[in-house]
Amino acid sequence: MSKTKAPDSSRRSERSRRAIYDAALALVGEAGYAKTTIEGIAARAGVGKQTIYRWWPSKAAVLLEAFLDLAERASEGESEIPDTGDLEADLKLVLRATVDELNSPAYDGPARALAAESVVNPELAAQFVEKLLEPQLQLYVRRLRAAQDTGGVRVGIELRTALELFTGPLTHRWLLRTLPLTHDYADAIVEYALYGLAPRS
Amino acid sequence: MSKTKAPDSSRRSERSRRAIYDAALALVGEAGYAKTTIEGIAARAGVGKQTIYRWWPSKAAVLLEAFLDLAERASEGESEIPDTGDLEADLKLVLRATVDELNSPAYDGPARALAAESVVNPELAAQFVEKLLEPQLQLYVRRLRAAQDTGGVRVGIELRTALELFTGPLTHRWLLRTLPLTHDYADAIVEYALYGLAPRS
Amino acid sequence: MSKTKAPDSSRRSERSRRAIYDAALALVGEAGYAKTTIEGIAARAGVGKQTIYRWWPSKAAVLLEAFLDLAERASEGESEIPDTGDLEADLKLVLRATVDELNSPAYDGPARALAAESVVNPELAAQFVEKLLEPQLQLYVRRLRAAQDTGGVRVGIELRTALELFTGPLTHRWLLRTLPLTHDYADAIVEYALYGLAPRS
Amino acid sequence: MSKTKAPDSSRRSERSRRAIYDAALALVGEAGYAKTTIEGIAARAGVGKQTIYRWWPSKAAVLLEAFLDLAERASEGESEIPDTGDLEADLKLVLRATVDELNSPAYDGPARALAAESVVNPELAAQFVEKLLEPQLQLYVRRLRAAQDTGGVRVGIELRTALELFTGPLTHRWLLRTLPLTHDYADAIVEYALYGLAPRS
DNA sequence: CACTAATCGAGACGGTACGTCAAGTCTTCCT
DNA sequence: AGGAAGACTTGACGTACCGTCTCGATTAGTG
Repeated sequence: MSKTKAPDSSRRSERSRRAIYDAALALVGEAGYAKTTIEGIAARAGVGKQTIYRWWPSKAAVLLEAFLDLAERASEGESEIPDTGDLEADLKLVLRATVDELNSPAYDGPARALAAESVVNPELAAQFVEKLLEPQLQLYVRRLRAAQDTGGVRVGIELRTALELFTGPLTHRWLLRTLPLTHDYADAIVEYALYGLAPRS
Repeated sequence: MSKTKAPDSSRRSERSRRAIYDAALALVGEAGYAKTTIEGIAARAGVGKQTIYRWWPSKAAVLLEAFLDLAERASEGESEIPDTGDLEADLKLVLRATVDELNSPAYDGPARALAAESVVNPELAAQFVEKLLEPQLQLYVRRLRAAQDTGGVRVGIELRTALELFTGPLTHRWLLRTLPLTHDYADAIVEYALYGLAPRS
Repeated sequence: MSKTKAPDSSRRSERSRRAIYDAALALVGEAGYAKTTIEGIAARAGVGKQTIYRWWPSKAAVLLEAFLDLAERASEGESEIPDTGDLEADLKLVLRATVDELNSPAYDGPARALAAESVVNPELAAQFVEKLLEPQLQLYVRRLRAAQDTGGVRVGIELRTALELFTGPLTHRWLLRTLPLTHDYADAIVEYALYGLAPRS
Repeated sequence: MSKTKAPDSSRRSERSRRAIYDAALALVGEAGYAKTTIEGIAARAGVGKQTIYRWWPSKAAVLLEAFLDLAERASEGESEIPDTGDLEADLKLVLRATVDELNSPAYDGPARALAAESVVNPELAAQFVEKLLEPQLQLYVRRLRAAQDTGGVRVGIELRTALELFTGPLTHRWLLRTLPLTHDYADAIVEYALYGLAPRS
């Protein structure tokens, strides 16, 4: 066994965990990730520092869980991408919604913090991807597969790769703020990319 | 005058600046951005702390300048994207080279550090984009415009948007390490995206 | 009732008490008073922390009881100072024994700890004096009184004061380690002091 | 070299040192040694914690120096024990003064703290004895030697031992508070002990 | 002999202080 | 005047214990 002692999770205080999630998200939103301290989270949550150190290995881990918890509660039911038969319309709908989400201050703060830390912290990134990002990307895979079955997407296309044509550009603009992230942009990306995936005449 | 004192840049020590760049890049490469300290850079550069604080406002700014300096020396001549007449081949060439660069440890360390900090620090991001990223993206704009002229890319396509179909996915995989970043991946992205930009039959 | 709850001492675990005494003395001997913690005592004794807090108000109290228990077992029969008729020889015998005891590591550790804490903690000092020190000093009073009766000590001497001529110097050397504590020293103290108490010719 | 880095004492801030001495003595006087924390001293002195850790290895060391500094300023001129020719009167005078000092709250607090820590910390004790206690005891040696020359004290008496007949009992009562420490007590000790040192008829 | 109440080992909790590290400012001495 | 050096105040780090507070699991004496 590598660790000296594993705490008994059945004894864990649910109250404290909630308070820590709330405090962490609030502080990151207010002051940014770098200025958020474990001491600050503990103080705001009305909790001893040790209670944080007992259950999480790092500030990043706290925030990831808090964000996961937030995302989980937000998306009760893990909504699939709609399938109206019109792939382009469906993708535009979803991507516009994503644009709105990324532009909303409540999400932006913690999400950026997590993304930034993930860029530089492979362990966190792995969890971030596994728990949050990849499940969302799989929604695209399923929707695109359905389209493939009905002839909207060319057979032979590697869907896990193709979906990045949609999500990659959006993420890029959001992360580095190169240019404004708008509905029009989302529409353009869908239009340009989708035609590339269409069956060749 | 708002600042207490503006240092006289004509008296600045070139030796120290170089030493600071070198030390900063070396430390970020060895230990990562978070573990790189101003004190450490000063010590490694054989320089007083004040010499750093006199000329740069933050650790991120030092690193950005050091990286800019590195990139400048690396690309003497700002190589344009080649134009052999075969857009697909030209893009694959460039994107494969980009993949190799992103996968090389020497670049990866400092670049990640800068990207991560930019995600969370809009001022730095603005400089990063203006000085480093956008000039590179404009290379794509020019190559795509040439293709538009010769009929390889549909008229009416917004090129500044379209180029992100290529760069966005690559950057995304690199930053978050979702999946391996390979030549095959670069090729697939080019193939899928380019067809979407092609003139409609 | 002022206290929240008085524990029922009839249900008290004798096993635990012994284990706590042993652990406390061992730890103080090994690491010193300051580095001995209640948590450490509990762990070493295989006992819950609460079991200590239930029965003792402080670390010092635990140690005092442990030491008292030790002293009690050591001196089954509260040996009086011998009375061979030769006061000087009797006192030298006892003081030499005291020197040996103070120099023995087993006693030294806990006794120092207790003394140090008593210096700074009047409540503990009161108990320490009442339970341990004063009873021992009364042995001197009784032996000196016997000597007074047989003319070895001047009438009018305040014995409770006089005995400190013997014990004070020894204790002083022991506590502050000013100079080595030897049999010769004990002998000298007896010789010098005793003549001062003798009847005046 | 064993230590990582030795600070440059010529650059040391005199202001900080004074403030630390004052704060340390004040806090020990007000709250006792155990409740005095390095953090508290730093805060009260308006000084960073690191400034304390840079120059002293421990709380005890700070206090010792502070106390030494206090004692030094208090006794400008290292007053010798007076020699009126009447040894008994001279000793009573000095011992009564000592009694008053030990009973004065300003001295009592810090001195107790130091004594208590010395009991349990041999390194500190060594310094305490060397710098503070032994010089004072040597005053007794000198006065007793003068008495020996004029026939007030028996030839052959080991003075360094003999003086403990006076100081030992006083210290003992003070440290453990066995009984009240009064002028009468001091007088009695002098009377009893001095006769023991007198030339034998 | 079962019941039931208190003690037990265990350890999570909100806290305080520890001793360390680095931040950014200031001062001194050198070139 | 800039630079090397490094002491200063500040504040967060992660750790160790504090004393309090639940938790089942014994473990007695009582009904």
